[in-house]
Amino acid sequence: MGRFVVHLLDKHIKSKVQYDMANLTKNTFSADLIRQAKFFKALSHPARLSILQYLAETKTCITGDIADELPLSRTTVNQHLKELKEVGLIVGTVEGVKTNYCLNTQAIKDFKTSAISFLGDLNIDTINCKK
Amino acid sequence: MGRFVVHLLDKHIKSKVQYDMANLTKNTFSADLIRQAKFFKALSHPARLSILQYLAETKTCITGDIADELPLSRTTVNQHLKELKEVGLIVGTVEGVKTNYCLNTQAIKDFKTSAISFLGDLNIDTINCKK
DNA sequence: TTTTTATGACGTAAATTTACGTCATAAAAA
DNA sequence: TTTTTATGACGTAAATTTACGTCATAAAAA
Repeated sequence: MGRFVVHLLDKHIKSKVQYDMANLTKNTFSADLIRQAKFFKALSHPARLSILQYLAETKTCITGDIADELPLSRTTVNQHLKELKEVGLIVGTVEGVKTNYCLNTQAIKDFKTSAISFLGDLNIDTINCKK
Repeated sequence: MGRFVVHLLDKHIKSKVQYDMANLTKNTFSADLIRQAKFFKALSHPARLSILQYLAETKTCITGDIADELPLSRTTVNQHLKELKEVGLIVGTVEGVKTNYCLNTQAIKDFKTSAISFLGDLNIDTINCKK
């Protein structure tokens, strides 16, 4: 199907086609898997795990002085906060000059549930690897 | 401490120093968090999730024809298999020309446990974000 | 009103990841 | 013995991530 498209186009726009092809193949993974992977990805950096832990400890919704707690510059921490926000695990509320970040407890619960489900499905005890 | 080192060195090797500094700061995250993040990272790509699911379905330990199931080239799939193997979630056993891959059920269980623990610690219901 | 202060947008270098192709190799099959 | 076949090592281009610095801006504080 992707192949068909290629035949209709000439070489000048080949790079564009290859790009589209790349997307086509990428899209072959189910939306569900991609979604699942995205959440795992959000948790794939110690800084982001650290941020989540910090937000859980300081129950009050705390501003960007989280940066002072981490061995990273403020802008870098900000970047990580943004990623967590984009995936919905935390929420940021502007309050004057400051921004209060806090955990989205529900989102975390939901992710926990789906992660458990995914990992649970893998645990089939009939697998005997080293026979 | 890192700062101290910098003062002793001259500019010529500044880039090296910055590299070391980077490592120093990186090491400030606890080994535990780094480990945790590594596992999440292993699951941060749909191809790798897909591989795990495939291995769970085809209970028998199956060879690299996993590649035929995925929208990726054999070498790319091999790369993903390698990553899963490095983090210990799967095991590869050479059998003649072929290599049998299979799930490391115990490792998956262990990861599941630690992930649940990590995510559970974040779920403190006293957090009220939007007051 | 002027000065701080906290923030995020923007740009960027370096590192890492992703996706592939090519090759050499070891072992099955012919 | 020669030919296939499956695999992983290696190299590489393109994309993405990571870490930071600089700047403009909006709102507190002085």
